[in-house]
Amino acid sequence: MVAHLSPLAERGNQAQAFLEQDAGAQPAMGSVQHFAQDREVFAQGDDADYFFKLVSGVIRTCKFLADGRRQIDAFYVAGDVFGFEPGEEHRLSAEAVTDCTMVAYRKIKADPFASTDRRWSRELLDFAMRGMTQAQNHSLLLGRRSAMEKVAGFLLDWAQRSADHRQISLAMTRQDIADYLGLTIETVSRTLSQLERDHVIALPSARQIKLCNLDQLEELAA
Amino acid sequence: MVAHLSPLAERGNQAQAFLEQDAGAQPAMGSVQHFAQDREVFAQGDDADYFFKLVSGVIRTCKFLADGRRQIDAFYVAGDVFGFEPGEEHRLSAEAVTDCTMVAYRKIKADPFASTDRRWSRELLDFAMRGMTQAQNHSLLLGRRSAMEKVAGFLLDWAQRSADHRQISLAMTRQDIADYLGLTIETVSRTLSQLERDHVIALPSARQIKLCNLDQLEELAA
DNA sequence: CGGGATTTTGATTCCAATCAAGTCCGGTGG
DNA sequence: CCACCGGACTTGATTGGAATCAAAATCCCG
Repeated sequence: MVAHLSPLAERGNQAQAFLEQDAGAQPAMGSVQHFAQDREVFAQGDDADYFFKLVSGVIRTCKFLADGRRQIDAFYVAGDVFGFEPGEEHRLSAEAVTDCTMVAYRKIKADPFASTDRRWSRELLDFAMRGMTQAQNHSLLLGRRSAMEKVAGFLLDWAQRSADHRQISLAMTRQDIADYLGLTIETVSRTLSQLERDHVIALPSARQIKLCNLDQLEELAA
Repeated sequence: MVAHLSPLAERGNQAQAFLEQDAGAQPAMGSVQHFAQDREVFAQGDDADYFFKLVSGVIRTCKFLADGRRQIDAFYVAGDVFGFEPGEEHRLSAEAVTDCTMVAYRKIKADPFASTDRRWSRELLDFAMRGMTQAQNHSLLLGRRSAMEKVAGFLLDWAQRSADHRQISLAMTRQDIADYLGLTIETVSRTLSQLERDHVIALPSARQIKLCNLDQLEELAA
């Protein structure tokens, strides 16, 4: 289910700016929504009536297996689009890793991706292409790679997304990282400790990671 | 590099039919190409000037790591589009698993995905969406799953694609399967043998797999 | 048939999972 | 301001599943 629309008075300006930027570009105008940390945006199996463009915060999309295991498919940050799917229903659930603001776009039932507007068509294509690339990179990170290669790859990936490419501040827990990399929380922790011992990274706090030796980190990511 | 265009006299009819079907739909008209088994269609790093729609055969896209490991990102069958990327160059290589026939489409340098044609725009979007979904499913198949879950998932995936959903004829080697699932060839073989002992599948020959107990196979895929 | 590639099977090793304590915060209330 | 609580994280000991190393069997194709 998609949660109720909140008025969000305290974020009015930001939301307004975002809407204006896209005004007229899409047939189904978006509405601004806010989700607190750990709240579910949609669940697997929900009707995929909406997709979302994240304004602020971090979102994770995940799949829950019958035995309770959780796999995280992707993390999304400001500017990313998620919940954008070809099918009738969401194949993954989406949860707020941190407090999040996003714009929801309604899909048209009959033909979800029909559009008369060239700019909007093009934007949809870009969303899909980015999603494809991200998912492919994730597959490559998971297949037959050691714990060290996975963790190093993860750090490099986030380094690129952050303002200072040598300093990462993680929004997610070790458990989130583990579920994204197909490892256990203990292995993620041990691997980070190993990197710290080798002076490849520094850990001023658990969620703050300084990349001290980018070259070596890239070596380790293979 | 993209190989030279071959006249392909012996397949003229098939190719002609395919082109006519799409005639006028795309701004850059496609040219038919043929690749023999194990030939490279493009390599990682090549200019992504073309993308391809497969008419017949099976293609694998893969990434080679510095130490010689190979990861297969995806297999493509007739009707699938591959080599369709946002960037300037191919991030993966593509090779013919079997003899293949395909249509190559040239991208326009300035704006690779600009299009005045609504039907063609829509088709590009569908390609990207399918690619995204396939890559996401692959990620989910790789993350923290046992060898048995991976192999069972792989079999179910191919069962869906084949005409008879209870009989698969594999175009690829065990090595290909292993590189796709992030396992070794020995583990793939052992797992298939295990499934045969348990009467979940039958292996009349190495490349022919009969699914004897679909329900149990779905159980095992978790 | 013969020969090479592909696949299967077997023995052993090793990396990451599991099981099990600790430790380190960040927040809360005394 | 500090003691304490609980969740997040780290570290240690052991186990287990898949990799590796090694060899045999099978399948194709000429």
